[in-house]
Amino acid sequence: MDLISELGPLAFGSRLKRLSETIMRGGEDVYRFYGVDFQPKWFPIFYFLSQKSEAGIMEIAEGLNVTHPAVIQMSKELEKKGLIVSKKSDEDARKRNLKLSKKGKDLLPTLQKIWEEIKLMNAEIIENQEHNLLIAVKEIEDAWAAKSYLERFKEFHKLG
Amino acid sequence: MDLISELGPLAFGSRLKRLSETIMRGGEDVYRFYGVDFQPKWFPIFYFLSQKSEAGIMEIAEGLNVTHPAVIQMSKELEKKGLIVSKKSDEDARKRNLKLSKKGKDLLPTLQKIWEEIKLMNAEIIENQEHNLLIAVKEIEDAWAAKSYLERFKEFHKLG
DNA sequence: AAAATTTGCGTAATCACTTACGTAATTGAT
DNA sequence: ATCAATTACGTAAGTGATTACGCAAATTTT
Repeated sequence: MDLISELGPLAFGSRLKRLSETIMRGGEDVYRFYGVDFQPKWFPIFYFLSQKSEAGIMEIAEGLNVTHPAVIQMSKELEKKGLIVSKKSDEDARKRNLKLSKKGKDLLPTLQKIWEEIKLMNAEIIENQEHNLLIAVKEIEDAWAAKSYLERFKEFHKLG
Repeated sequence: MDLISELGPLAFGSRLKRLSETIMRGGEDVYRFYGVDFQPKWFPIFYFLSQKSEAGIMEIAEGLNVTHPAVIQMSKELEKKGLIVSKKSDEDARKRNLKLSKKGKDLLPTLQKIWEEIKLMNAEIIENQEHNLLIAVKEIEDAWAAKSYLERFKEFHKLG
């Protein structure tokens, strides 16, 4: 039925992407179920600001390991929703600092409760796996970080 | 450093997506290394047509488990590259059938050799993992297919 | 203190998909 | 045989990220 699923090691990139989108959609349902106007994609920045209280664009981008335009785009949405506010830094005129708004801070406890439950459930799904997805992903990420695919590829075929 | 990596079960959607993009990029390098003008994103359709020989847009979309506009877009690129050709179906005037062109068929043996090597190397990476990514992904996919995230979520919290 | 480099941010274009919508052809119900 | 429903395809716009580029402010070099 689903060709990609049968290809095994080949082309699992597309497959991972699909899975991630499914996961995101699941998250949306949960927020909706709780009647909270919040989207999974906002989580990283919002969570970051809930921990750091105030931060510049680059600081957030590095913390989340995404590019700075991604942070700018997401933060625009969050600002539009009134969940965060931004203000030019006093010390450094290049910087624009973001932080949670009053509304954002008010929403935080509700979100934290939901996050905690999502986390618990995700943990359960993950722990019931014989092969742990998170560890597997981390292993592959590390393997990639250590050596590029092509390099690895060349070495592999020298041996064979 | 990388917040998302530390969140564990929370928000690993973004992380999977990033990994899949890294994997795709690795694939590009390999084709380039062999001096073949081919991109990883073309693989699913191309491979499908190498197996099925001729197929309509919807048939491919279902086979690959993507939407039909995705197939149309990808196939446009492949047609532009001269690797596939399309032709209105005789039996059903709504359908447009795709198949490999002469050029596509000629390229196939070379690609198959590359695919085989990629497959071997991927298999090695995967087998060296303590937690197998492919099996892990499959387990999660199956869990999701069996029950929606929200449903699972509700049940989970009835117990708790 | 001036010049060169680096840093922080912003915008634009792109990518590989998706959803939403429309239309023509076929199939099914009565 | 006709009308409704479904199917196959196409287009347009949106999504959440990326790369590429540019500018102004700060920092470092000399």
